[in-house]
Amino acid sequence: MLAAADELLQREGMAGFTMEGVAALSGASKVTLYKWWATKGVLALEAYSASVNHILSMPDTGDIEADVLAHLKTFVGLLRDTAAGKVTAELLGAAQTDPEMAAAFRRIYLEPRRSIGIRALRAAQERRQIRVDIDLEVVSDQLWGACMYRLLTGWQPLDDAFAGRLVTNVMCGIKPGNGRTLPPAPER
Amino acid sequence: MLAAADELLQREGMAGFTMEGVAALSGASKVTLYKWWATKGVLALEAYSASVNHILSMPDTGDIEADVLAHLKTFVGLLRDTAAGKVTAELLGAAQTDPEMAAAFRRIYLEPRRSIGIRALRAAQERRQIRVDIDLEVVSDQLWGACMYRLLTGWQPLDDAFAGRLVTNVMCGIKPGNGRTLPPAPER
Amino acid sequence: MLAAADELLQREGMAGFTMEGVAALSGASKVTLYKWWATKGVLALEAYSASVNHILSMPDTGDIEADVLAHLKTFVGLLRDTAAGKVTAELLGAAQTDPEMAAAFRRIYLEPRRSIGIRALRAAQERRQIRVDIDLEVVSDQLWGACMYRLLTGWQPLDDAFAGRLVTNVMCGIKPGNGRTLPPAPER
Amino acid sequence: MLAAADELLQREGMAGFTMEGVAALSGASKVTLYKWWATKGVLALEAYSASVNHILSMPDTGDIEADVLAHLKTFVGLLRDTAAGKVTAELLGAAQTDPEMAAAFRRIYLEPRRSIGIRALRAAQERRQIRVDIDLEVVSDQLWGACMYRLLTGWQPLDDAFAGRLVTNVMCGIKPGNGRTLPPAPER
DNA sequence: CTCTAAACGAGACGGTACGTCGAGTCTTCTA
DNA sequence: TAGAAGACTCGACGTACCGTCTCGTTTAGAG
Repeated sequence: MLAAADELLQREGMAGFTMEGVAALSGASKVTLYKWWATKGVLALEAYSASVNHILSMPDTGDIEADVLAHLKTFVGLLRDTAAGKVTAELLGAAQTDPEMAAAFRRIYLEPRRSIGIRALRAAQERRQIRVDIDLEVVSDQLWGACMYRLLTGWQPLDDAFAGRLVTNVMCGIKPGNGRTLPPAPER
Repeated sequence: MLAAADELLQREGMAGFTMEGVAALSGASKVTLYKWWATKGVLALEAYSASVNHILSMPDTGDIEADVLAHLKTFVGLLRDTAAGKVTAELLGAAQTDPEMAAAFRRIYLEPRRSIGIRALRAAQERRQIRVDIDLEVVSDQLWGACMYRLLTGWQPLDDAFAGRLVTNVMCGIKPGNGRTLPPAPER
Repeated sequence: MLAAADELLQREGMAGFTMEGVAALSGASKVTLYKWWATKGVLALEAYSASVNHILSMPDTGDIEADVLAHLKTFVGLLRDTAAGKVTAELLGAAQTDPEMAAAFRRIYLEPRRSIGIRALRAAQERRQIRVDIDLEVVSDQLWGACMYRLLTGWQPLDDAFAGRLVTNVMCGIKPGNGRTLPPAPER
Repeated sequence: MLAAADELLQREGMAGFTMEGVAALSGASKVTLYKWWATKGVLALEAYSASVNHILSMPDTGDIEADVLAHLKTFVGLLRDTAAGKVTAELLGAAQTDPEMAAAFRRIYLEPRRSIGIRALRAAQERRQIRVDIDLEVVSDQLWGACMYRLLTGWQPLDDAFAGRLVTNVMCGIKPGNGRTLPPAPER
């Protein structure tokens, strides 16, 4: 059923993604779908994340700036060049009016991906490549979050140059020796 | 009609925002609504932006960091504490499956607000408070875009501390004397 | 729409008579059907009675016994040999669990048909072929009602001989000179 | 299981009488129900007739007219004042679209009750209180059948006066000395 | 006193139809 | 003559029962 749902989602987008469509395509009955997924949003989300269980891993060369840059370039490439971008945007869009889906989106999509970045940043912080007073969650939003924002607004270019500038801007500010001293980042 | 549409939007959110509802509330007929707005998304958008024609202005003290920080704090307060946050998120969400609405969102909502920030940043750049090789669009996304991202994911806190860290992280990286020299930002 | 409904009713019977079927066959939408007919029973009934607006007329030779017998023979023939019998039985059957339909059945089907018989009997009563103390409604039920009963139970033969015996049994009892004197029939 | 089915039937009527309901109420599984009863109609019928295994007996005073009248008055009282009337009507109604149920209805409900009346009439015929050429099945339909018809049409009053007039009308016509001579009734 | 075979409960499932909602189109009638 | 009123088709919604189909799990009768 998830396979059929994913196929429909890829083919039609969220606009044409209906419970009836999934039922017809999968051979399942609507009742069965509703038994397992409360809303079509949750179904779409699960179907999609089941099909792309692949989460971009972060290289680890010991140079956090290079690692993050490499990851971001792959990330923006994925969003720009494959169906993943459109689907992700539509899922996050649909979640805005479906709290249950929003929760599922956080749990299934955002959390695992965000933790990849946070983990790498934390390791760098422990290696003193990033100041200890820096809130890594904020850094994450200024890197990956900014990409997602461009994806959703569909307006400014989402390319390697953008990725490069994101990293440069933020990395210079969070490296030891630069910037003001802040109170230490809150514990997460 | 826009007033009625806005009232419905504020009261019900995008989920309960229907052409029929607007027609009933406004006394207009559906045909008339369709004559002027191609989709309900565009109508919602126009209704909302007509009601909040107020765009946050940017203070100008000559200190770009202080100005941006002040603006961001007001911005996150607005998104967090008023209905504006939810409505904006839902509008941008709905735009993901409605290209016409997406274009309108850019034109009506994003463009004017973004240009406020860009203009202030450009002035600072001309005052040499920001390096000339910095792409201000990118900076904008790392400040306001990151806020929008937190709004849409509804997960991490959207508060003054966040605003402060956004500014600190990025400003340190883009000030003269910090960071590598990059090729000059592309012309916009 | 009534034509399509009638066609479906004749073809499938009440068991296969569905709102969706009528919608598909007529080209109307279900909403429209529901707007005009509260339940499928009422729709079936109206469709049927529109198609058989022909009500068996009663001959008038002046001889009530001959007239009634002729009418009854035609009536049982209709019920036995045409689709009318099955449809009528199913409609009356369905009305047992649908009060609105039951009311409509009385109004649309029973009333006009019953009044044909009552009118003939009353004329005969005025001609003194039937005693004035006889309740003609009761007589009607012992003639046409008994036929309907056989139709619904589908068991005993529904033929001319039956019609003949119905008439004979009851006519002998209600003619002047026969039977006890009763209090006059209640006014209707 | 029959007890639960009967309870559901009495409480909800045929409209709300479902296999799932009976299963839930009885603790039996649907499969078990289907193993024993082909359709819900047959189940309802059997459940009902098991609960009202009491069949109205016919008094025998030697005066057929008095006996029949007494029986009819009790019968109409039962149909009018107890749940039996509604349930019986709904069962016969449902049988119109369920041949198997119709057959069961004849066997379980109609046959035993009809034979009570026929037996009494036959005894009277043998006592020469009823002419030998009278078809007693027809008489039965003009008495009990007419009552059932009024029950199903739910329109004309179903009371003692009606019962009285039914008997009077028909008895006068079938007594020796009244009426024409007919060919003898067919053997049953 | 076991062991096995039938019967049974539980309930998931595909399917049909239900009755409702809103989208978007199309008259028709009024101001 | 523009626009309100509202009927209409269409597609999807979420639900109810249907009748079928596994699954364990009793529960007896046979060994």
